[in-house]
Order: sequence, then C-alpha cells, then structure tokens
Amino acid sequence: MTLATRQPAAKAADLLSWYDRHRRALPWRALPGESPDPYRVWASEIMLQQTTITAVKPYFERFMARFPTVGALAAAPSEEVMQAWAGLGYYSRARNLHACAKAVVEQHGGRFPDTEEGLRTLPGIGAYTAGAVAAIAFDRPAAAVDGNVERVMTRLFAIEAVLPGAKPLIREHVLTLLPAARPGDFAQALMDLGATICTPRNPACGICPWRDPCVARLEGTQETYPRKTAKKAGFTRYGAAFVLMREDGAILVRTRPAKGLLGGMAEVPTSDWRPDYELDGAAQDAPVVARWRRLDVPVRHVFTHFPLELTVLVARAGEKAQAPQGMRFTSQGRLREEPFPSLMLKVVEAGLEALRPPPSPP
DNA sequence: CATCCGTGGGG
DNA sequence: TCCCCAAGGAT
Repeated sequence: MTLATRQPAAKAADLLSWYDRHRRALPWRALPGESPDPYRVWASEIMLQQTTITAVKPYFERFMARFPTVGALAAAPSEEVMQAWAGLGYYSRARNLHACAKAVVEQHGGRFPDTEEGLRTLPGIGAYTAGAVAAIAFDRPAAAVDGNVERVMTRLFAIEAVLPGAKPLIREHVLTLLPAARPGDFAQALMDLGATICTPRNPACGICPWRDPCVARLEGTQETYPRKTAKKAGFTRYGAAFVLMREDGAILVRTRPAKGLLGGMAEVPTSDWRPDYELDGAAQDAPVVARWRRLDVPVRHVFTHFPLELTVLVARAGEKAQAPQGMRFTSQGRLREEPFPSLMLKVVEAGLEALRPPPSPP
C-alpha cells in the first residue's frame, strides 16, 4: 500500500468529540454531568433489544411511571408487568425483566451489580446488555456489541467474516479502541453513530467522524457490511379464533401458557395454528357450542419466523353462560386491562366490530 | 450453532 | 407488496 492511500488509525477521541456535539437526547440517557440511574438504563436496554427507539419511548415512559424503582417492579404482580409490556413483543423479555428485578432485590440488596460478570448472571441479561449496563450505568470499560456496533466495526475494518461467527473478532476490535476515560460515552457514541450515520442503507459517510480510517468507505463497499447468513422464511400457518360475547358484552378469554410463543399473554380461544388447517371443521375447535359466524376477512399477522392467518368466528352467549375450564369472561370495560399481544388486539377488534348491532334507522 | 421468540416502520 | 430490520437472549 502506498503512502498516499494508507489510512489513519481510528481514534476513540474523534468519536467522542463527535458524540459531544451530536449525542441524542433520550429519556433513559443521563444529561452531561448527570449520573445515570442503573434501573432506567437496564430497563431501557431490555426494551431496546431488537426493538426501535420509536416503539420503546412511550412504553418506557409508562413503565417508569408505573414502576419507578426496581423495588416497585419486583413487588408488582406479574400480570401487571405483562400488561405494561403488551404490544412490545418478545414477551420472554418481560418475564425475565420481572425475574431480574426480584433477583436484584432479593440477592443484591436492591442494587444492580456494577460489573459485566455480575450482571451477566441475571435473567434476561446476555453479553450485550451486561456490557451496555456496565459501561453506561457504571462507566466500566466494557464492550457493548449490538447490531449497530457490528455494522460500524465490520465497515471500519472491512471484516469479511460472517455474523454471528464474527462477533468475538468484532468484540476484540471494540476493546482495542476502548478509551480509558469515558467508556460509557464511548459505548453510547458507537451506537449513536451506527443509528444515525453508519446506517444499514445510505450511510452518511461524508459526515462520519471515522470517514478517514474506514476501510469499507475507501473501497466503496460500505453497504455490503456486515456479512450475514440469510435466514429462511417459515410457512404460513392458519387457524380459527373465537370471539364469544356474553349478553352483557363480556368476552371469553384465557391466558396462554407461560412459556413459548406469546407466553403468559391473554388471548381469545383459538384452534391450533397449522399450515394445513381446515377451516371447514373450525366449529369443532370452538370453546363452546354456539351459532358461530365466520368473518370473511381473516386477521393476518407476521411473527419473526412465520406468517399467521387467523379466521375469526363470532357468536353470542346467554347471560348465564359459564366460561369453560381455564377460561374467563372479561367485561368490555376491563378488556384493555388484559395483556393482549397485538395479534389478539386485531382479532378482538374484528370480532367486536362484527358483533356490534347494526345502527337503527332514524 | 441454529432456532425460537413480536412488532411496526421504511425503502 | 415485499423484504429488511431494531440497543438480543435462552435453549
């Protein structure tokens, strides 16, 4: 390589001075000079796992108003925690969040461990979150390698290795760049850079603090990083969902098993969801015998690993109708207190719309 | 290491 | 419409 094309080494100082000018103001982020609240930092990191800032913000605000401290969260009933999380997705996060709060209170005197190793032992805290909380909340020299950092590093060093196998290598690069001072700001700066400059498509290389040392930029191959293995799409599954309204307006619901898909969340009764589900026999899967009416427009929903198409069937039940074993009638007034995932909100809305009596002529 | 686990928004 | 993906973790 000639002297003219040799690139300067990337420096943490350049990133930090960029961060001092362009850092994003976020509800869970301490202002310059303020000390961060580990509880808020931790909760935000859990919420932000695989979830956009836009989606998290309103949940975070409500969550902090409802559970202001780890102690408050630990003491809350699990249904209340799941309800506060409903709609955010990846519900095992909420279960682990609650379990983690209890562990912090019962095993750590209500204070979060201030090291990566200590944090790593808690439920829901993996390699990334342990590093992020250690760095951001306690200013420890830890690497927090998330999707943003993977993108920035693979571009900066033109790392050809495929993810997730390249993670250890990426981590080494981060540790090499990690400054002795302000490791917490460095972690946040790296993520801000990935989120606002070094974006997946159309990265703003011209205004990047690391434009000069970036190998991929020199080669013009920024958008080809990071290298990843393609993941295969799942087959569409089909099923029937049953919206049963009692005469007083209450709806029949139940709680899903604690583990697995939508674990611990509320739902209306449904059939199994299968690629080969036969709609003609749907009434056989109904929770009660009734005059089930099938709606023409199915509810479509896309999970991470498969698309789902649920056909909604509606029926009415008498005032004295009893809920089958393991199910309950919830009044319409309290329906919003049920921890319905987004899929079930769609189903219930479709069902209620169909059950609404036609407007009487003037 | 591969798979499972939600959701809503953007190109 | 379709595809990608966004501050990952558990198994």
